[in-house]
Amino acid sequence: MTDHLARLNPEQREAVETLDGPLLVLAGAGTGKTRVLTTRFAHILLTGRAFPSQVLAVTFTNKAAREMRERVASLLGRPAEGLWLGTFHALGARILRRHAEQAGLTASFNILDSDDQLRLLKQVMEAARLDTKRWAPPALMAILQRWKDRGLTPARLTAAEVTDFANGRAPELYAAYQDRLRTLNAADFGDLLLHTTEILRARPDILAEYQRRFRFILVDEYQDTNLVQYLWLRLLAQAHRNICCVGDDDQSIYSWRGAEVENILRFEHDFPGARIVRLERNYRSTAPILAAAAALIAHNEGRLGKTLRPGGNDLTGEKPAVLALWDSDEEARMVGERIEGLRGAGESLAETAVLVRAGFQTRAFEERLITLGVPYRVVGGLRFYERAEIRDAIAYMRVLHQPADDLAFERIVNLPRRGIGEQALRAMHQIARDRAVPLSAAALVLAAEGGVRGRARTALDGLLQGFQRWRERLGTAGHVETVAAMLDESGYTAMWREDKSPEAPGRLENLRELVRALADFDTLPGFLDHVSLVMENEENGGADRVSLMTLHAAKGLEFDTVFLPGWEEGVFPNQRALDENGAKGLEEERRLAYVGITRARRRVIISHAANRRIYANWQASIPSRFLDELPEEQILRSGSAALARDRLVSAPAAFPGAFPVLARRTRVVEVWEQPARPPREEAIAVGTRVFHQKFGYGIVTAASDGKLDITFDKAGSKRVLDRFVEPA
DNA sequence: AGTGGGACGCTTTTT
DNA sequence: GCGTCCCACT
Repeated sequence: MTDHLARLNPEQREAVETLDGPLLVLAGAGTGKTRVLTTRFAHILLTGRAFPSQVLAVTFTNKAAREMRERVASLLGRPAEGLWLGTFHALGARILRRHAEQAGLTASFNILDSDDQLRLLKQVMEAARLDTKRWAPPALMAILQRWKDRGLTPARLTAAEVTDFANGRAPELYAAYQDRLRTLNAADFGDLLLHTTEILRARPDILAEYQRRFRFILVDEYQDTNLVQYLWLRLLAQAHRNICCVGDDDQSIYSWRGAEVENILRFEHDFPGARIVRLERNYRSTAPILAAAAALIAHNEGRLGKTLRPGGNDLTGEKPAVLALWDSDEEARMVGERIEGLRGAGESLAETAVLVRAGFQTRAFEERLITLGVPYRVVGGLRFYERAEIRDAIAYMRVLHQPADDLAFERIVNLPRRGIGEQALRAMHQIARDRAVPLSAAALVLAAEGGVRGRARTALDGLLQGFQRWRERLGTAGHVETVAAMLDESGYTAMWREDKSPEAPGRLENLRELVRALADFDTLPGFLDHVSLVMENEENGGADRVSLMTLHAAKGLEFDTVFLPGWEEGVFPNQRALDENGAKGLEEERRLAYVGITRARRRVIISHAANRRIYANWQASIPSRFLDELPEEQILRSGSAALARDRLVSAPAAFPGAFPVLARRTRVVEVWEQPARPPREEAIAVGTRVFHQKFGYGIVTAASDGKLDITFDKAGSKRVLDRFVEPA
């Protein structure tokens, strides 16, 4: 019965066996965090301290949830049933469904994806007669999401929260957006936690039910939790205080979407007497890799203090390589060649990854690998359910399941094209508004009262009768058959069959896959939740392929060989991160670098290029400051532009925050000295008040090379090209 | 109603 | 260099 404990080191064992009371596990990269979490879970069950249904285990990603489920099952020797194990959002949805009426919804509410959220918000803004050119819907979406991340409902907003957005109308728009969601019987991602937390706060009886149920709470990636997630956890854990949070402040890389590392400190405060266990023995990487990672992260201030030590690993290993290259093409060639070399030496491609700062960077490597015939996969590109054909099919299912889903109805009413155009749609909206009914109901009225004629009339009648028929069928024939019939009879699959574009066959295959996946679920609503919260791309996972992904997507993974290209100022650290969050932004970028290095077991190849192609034109780049923070004796520098570092150091910056002006000899200079194209007739002077389409009004604080530093009234300080602004 | 051209704006990360 | 949006044309 103690078998599962045998392979743990003393700290891990303490983290597993300390069952009573609050426990914080600070787990460095590669220190066996997942093992601790899963073993602890199994330990709770095996010692009979709780039934599976009495443990709440929360992860951040679906991948992590799946992995935990599998590993717990293997420790138990049987599949674990009835677990409350999943992502914050999935568990939030599960609880919210049971008490939906408390939030003004019904149990069958739909979960909107980000696309729907944005469309809805845009509609709300247009209804409020806001110029959506001037005030960008995505900007407002971000504001609302941050509020939701912090557990702020419209009613909880204080005066201090008012922003300049839309002249202070954001709270009003927020309330209107939430109203619209309620009318549509829909929740966005943020609502899944916001509503549940609000319910737990308002209803002590409901809270008590869950507090009784969940005897133990386990939280993974605790450093990534936002405030509302923290409040949610605290409410649920308050009674028994058996909460165990596992996290690593050095791997906190999601502050931009509301995560607050401070939750770790708050934990000690809110749960006095919490035990803290540090896991510092790394079993993943070779000593030089660990040394490089440790030296880098040591440049961050305000860490909780944790030192990664080799836990008996290979102490001799290969030193991380830092390669300087002429340009981004050469960088892509280098990575390609090395990968071929590794392959030739018998290394597994699946154990090789190229990790980049931003998604668009994968493209160059893709092209190179295609040329070389090296199989690869891009992790975390378009999600399965983000593909057009999947979203369309889902929209059909949503209308089938819930006729009041206006967003879904609008999406498919003229798809495939049935001649129901703008006119007909406008008439429907009119009726819907006048009678306060959903669009699909308005469509019935419209068809019945002859508001449309001819082709449109026939088409609309056909569609509405179709839905009626499919709904009846759903009761008798079951959801799989009904959905398949619906997609055929509506003409949707035919649309792709007739499509001659090269993607069409793939789309049809995706649709077949969707219907196949449907069979795994007993009910249609269960499936819809799965699709919006869980479903991922699973394309040939087993094949031996190189992985291309962002650093964010790589967290939690490990590979023998890791390529880290693009270590240049502006790219990594990312310029926007610096502009928007200053020193804090830089530290988060550094943590991202730390995450990248610690993904590697045996081999790290960092690279930077002196010239990078960005869109159409070439741009000179400066090596990333992170390169200077690596321990000289533990890395191997080489490459044609190795001298670039000296230049960076010797050239003074033109103004605070500006890239240093780079000059001097060699062919590098030719590119670096290329004058920026004369941007506009007369320069905009410092101190001028200007207007920018996206950021609004602001004052120019610095100007150079056609670029302006502007402090915007609401968007903060940014650097923009001067052709994007007009004197106000 | 649907299609095509042109202008424009934007390039971070995602449950 | 791309996708999106708008408008004008068929």
